[in-house]
Amino acid sequence: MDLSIHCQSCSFSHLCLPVSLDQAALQSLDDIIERKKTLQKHDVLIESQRPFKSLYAVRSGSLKSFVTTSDGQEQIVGFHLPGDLIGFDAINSKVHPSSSVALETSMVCEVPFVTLEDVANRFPKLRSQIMHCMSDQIKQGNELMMLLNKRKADERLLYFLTQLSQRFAERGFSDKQFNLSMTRNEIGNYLGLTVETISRLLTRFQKDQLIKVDGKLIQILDYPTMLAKAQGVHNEIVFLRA
Amino acid sequence: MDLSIHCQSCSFSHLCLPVSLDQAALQSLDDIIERKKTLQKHDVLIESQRPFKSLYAVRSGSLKSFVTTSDGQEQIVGFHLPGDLIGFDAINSKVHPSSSVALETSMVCEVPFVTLEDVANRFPKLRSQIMHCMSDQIKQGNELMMLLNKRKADERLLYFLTQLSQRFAERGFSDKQFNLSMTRNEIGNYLGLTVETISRLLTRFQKDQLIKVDGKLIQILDYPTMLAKAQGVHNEIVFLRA
DNA sequence: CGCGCCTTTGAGAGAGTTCAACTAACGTGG
DNA sequence: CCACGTTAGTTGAACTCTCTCAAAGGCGCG
Repeated sequence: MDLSIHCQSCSFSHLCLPVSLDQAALQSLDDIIERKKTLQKHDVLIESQRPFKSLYAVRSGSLKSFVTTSDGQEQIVGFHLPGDLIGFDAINSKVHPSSSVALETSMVCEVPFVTLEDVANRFPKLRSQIMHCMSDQIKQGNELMMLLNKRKADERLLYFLTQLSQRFAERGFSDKQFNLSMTRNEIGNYLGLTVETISRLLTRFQKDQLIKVDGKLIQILDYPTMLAKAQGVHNEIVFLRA
Repeated sequence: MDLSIHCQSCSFSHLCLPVSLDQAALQSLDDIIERKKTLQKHDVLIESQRPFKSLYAVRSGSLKSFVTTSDGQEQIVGFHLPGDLIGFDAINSKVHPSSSVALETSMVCEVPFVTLEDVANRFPKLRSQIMHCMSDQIKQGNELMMLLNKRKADERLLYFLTQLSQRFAERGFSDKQFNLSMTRNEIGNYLGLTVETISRLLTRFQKDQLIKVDGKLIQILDYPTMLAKAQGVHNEIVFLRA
């Protein structure tokens, strides 16, 4: 019995490379993908400075990617959920500028890049899809830049939580209750804040009845208000009565 | 006489789509490019929310790209110099998420995207080059995220100036003396700082003999020190004598 | 069951913002 | 060509958000 899962039956194919591919293209893509063994928490998928050979697609679990600063600190540049593709930042330099590490037990598919290019040459839809994924990542990066430059700590964290909720929903998970696979330290690192600030804000959000926090478990109580505050809408201004 | 300039003779082709294309591919690319008329300062090249039709390559001058926040502020996400490509963030959504405006008199080449895809299907090298450009933009975005999250105001501005200097050098311009086409307000907006902070820092850098400032004109006096400080190297630590 | 890492909470400090006033440069129309 | 309004830049002083430092509690894993 074939235990390995194929793109054709993967429940996250709607978020991944297979989007809008026909059967033939999908089969060709599936043929070149190497299923990797499971990663345990803290296992390194990509080590920065290593030569770029493959992209990786997350099948289950979650990972973080980070660049290392000249003074040795890490800066997290992304959290990856099932269906996400990792490694686009390495295509140009042929060397990975960032590292990727599993945040929990995870599975990934390895997509050898030169082979992917061959298949992409035969199937324009696949080439197109790769570009769409990269375009989206550039767009997300721009929005993140806005967040870091213009938003206060509470707005950043609310953005993070609402975005995570949305991403879970897209993947068929609950968007109202989920586990954070990253530590508060890692959330702070990503958002340009300290652990202490993240911790204080989470307790404050709980007091304000926006969420319920139980360690890693987050329950979303008032999504609309969270979304509004995440976008910098201050309710004092919204007292425009009918 | 044909006054329009072609990719074949463009002095910035080494930074743009033509990189590593053979004659046939280059000609095909050149054929689809529409030379746009000159943009004056403040002219809008791309207005956000408009449908995505084309990428643009900067031929001369400079532009800024920015996203607009929910509360109407602008967040600058990039400054573009000759050879840069604009519009990659729109490929996925087919709508421009950001606007682009000329900072001075500038010329751009319009590259209709569907036509570009056709040509890219025939010339794998071109397809590859597009992905390389996008990959580089993702990588730059990650580095910028590190800058905004981990670096102090002076380090951010020094990074900005040294990077600008490098980009000018790549384009055959002087890397030791150049004009800023953006205002201090725009620099601050990009770096997540205020005008006042930028102004104060520039005067401080001048006092410290790192640069000479005369309005928009910047002279680099001590590039090595600037580069070191831009990367967060504090010279107090570097007193490791032989 | 003990050690390490993660998290929480408090108090004080600091980098950069905000507010305000002033100067300089620009260009537009009289 | 000058007066004027507008935008850009500089500088000072007070404030504030978040960081830093410190200490204690809790969870999980060997």
